[in-house]
Amino acid sequence: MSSVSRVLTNHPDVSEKMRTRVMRSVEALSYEPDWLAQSLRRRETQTVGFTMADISNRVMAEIVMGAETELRERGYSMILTNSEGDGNRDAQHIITLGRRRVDGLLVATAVEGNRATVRALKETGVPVVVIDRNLPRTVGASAAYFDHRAGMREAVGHLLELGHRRISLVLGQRFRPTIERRSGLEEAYSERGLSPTFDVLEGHYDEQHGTDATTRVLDGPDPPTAVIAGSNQLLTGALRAIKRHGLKVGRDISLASCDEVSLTELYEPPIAVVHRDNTEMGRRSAQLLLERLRGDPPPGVVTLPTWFEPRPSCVAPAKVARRSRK
Amino acid sequence: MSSVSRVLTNHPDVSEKMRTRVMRSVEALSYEPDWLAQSLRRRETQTVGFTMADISNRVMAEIVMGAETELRERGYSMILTNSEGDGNRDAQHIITLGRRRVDGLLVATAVEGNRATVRALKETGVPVVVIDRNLPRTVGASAAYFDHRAGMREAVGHLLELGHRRISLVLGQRFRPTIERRSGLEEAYSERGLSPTFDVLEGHYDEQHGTDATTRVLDGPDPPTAVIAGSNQLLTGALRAIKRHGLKVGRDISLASCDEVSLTELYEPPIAVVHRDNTEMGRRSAQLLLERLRGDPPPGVVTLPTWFEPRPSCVAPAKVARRSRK
DNA sequence: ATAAAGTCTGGAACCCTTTCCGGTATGAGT
DNA sequence: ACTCATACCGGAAAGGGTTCCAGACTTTAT
Repeated sequence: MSSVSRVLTNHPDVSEKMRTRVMRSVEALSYEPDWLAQSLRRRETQTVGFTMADISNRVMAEIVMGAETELRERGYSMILTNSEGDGNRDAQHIITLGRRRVDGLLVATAVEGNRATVRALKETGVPVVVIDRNLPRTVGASAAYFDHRAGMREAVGHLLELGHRRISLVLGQRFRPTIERRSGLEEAYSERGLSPTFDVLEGHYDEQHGTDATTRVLDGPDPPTAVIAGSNQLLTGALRAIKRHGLKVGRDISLASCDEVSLTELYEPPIAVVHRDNTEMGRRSAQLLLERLRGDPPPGVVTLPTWFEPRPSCVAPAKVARRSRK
Repeated sequence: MSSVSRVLTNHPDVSEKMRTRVMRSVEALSYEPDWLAQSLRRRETQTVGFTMADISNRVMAEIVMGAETELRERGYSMILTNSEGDGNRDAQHIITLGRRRVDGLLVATAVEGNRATVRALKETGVPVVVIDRNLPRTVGASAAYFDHRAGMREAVGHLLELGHRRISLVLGQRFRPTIERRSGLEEAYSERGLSPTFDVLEGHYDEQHGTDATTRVLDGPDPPTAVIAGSNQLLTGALRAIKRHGLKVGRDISLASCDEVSLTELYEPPIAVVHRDNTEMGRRSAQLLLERLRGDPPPGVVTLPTWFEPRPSCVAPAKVARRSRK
């Protein structure tokens, strides 16, 4: 048995004769070492856990795909847990994954700064890579970020150049992407020396908030001439509200969104978007983790770009001061 | 140690005194049984594998979400593998998951009827639930199906009632959903005693095929008055082709698709779709598996409905015999 | 009071590898 | 011919639980 083990793990203390003898038997019996026993003895499972807010979200699904591919190529399997947007579940899942003896953790938590989650991450004892979330430095996690700020600054810059001054940015709950996008917006105004005549509507990254927030600003005393949606769900909601107000995108109002989906491309007129490469994000996050699984370098950081693509949904604001309402 | 084990697993042979004594120590040491050791000894890992074609596909992502939720509630974790549409990888992943000692398998393979995959499933030795794929009966798998046929029959029926006779159905590679949709189309014609003046264009469930196939039929000698896309990717492609031909959906040509996405709902005009509940599919598949993990009942079968929702993208065919081309 | 039955408990085997360690065989050096 | 080093091998412990089993201690029945 010891020799079999040595042969199969390429230990140097094995004669050629023994090697062939073992291999022949292995072949004959189609023997395969038991993964559990191996993991137990070696103290590693070649498995990583991925805790996320919501896998049914396209962005997440693409990240998962990228990560899974990268991990699989290096012999790791991925256990996936879905918090369904519930911050309390994040911590629970991290603990469960720890018990399952994962070798490392990929996290894109539903909520940022949940005490239990932060504690769980600190105590987990395995390398952690956090994906597009701000976590206390003390967690000691590697991080992969999107530079949402840059893309948003470009988008807002484009609208400002077109002559817009009142812009509404509809965002979700307050976590890294939200904060960065808001900063991008502010920077676009301030770098042009313009007074901040925009509003930011934070809520949830869902359709309902998209509709509600957009309706609210359109009904307000000083409605925006351009709306930017912070996600495709928000976009859907925003479009619904805009439609209900009888406004035509790219004529009565300008519209931009984050993340390309079939809707943005094929809508009439096509909708400008801030792009990013989610699959790449998955791959890079996995790489950050793998780095720390062999060797034990200090936590790494990767930042991926986002970029704006103008489209006919963004036009110069109508000259009319006040538009018709529904 | 034995007593600790008995207490923690609720074995009946434990006195009340021992129970409290153990629990007190467990508390004090915050002891937790090692998952690997437990799995090794009990010969079960409370883990299931999910092999799928493509997690970045929205339909799959929703199924995964449903399944993960259901499994997690019963204490199971899910390992996810993604075949990236490559049939050869399916078999590989099934074998890998087997080695990982998963207790059961959820499969929505990229390819149907791959020899290696079928063999791997037969040999895996754990319960299998196949999701919306046809597998040889000999595999002994439980199955969860969508009734694509019914939804498609409704959709085509609707178009036929509107007066369409030349309908093009754009589908992907030949596997269960494809075959069922085709049957639905055929049935809609035949149950009205109409001669089958439709064409079915099989290819891949991707945008490219959507564009190519649609372009081909629109350029053909006898172009369809209605097109049905078999997925949202195909829809995107089809819309692109229709646009390029300078046709207006809901006026020059009728269009329907499968699966609701923001595009179908918000397109101008809104696009009719065949609906289905993917999350429910995930849940039910997981339930089928869980059923077989406790007890060992014979393989079960579940069929979930699909249903058609007419929308303004479907109108009576234009009276003009031949429409303008680009 | 005693046999029989029942309740608990701890020891040991087992799940399946990996790895440490002592020991044999072989070859080189003198 | 005899060390000494080297190469290789098998036994045993360890990894951390679960479960069988025999035995000790109670309790019940007679």
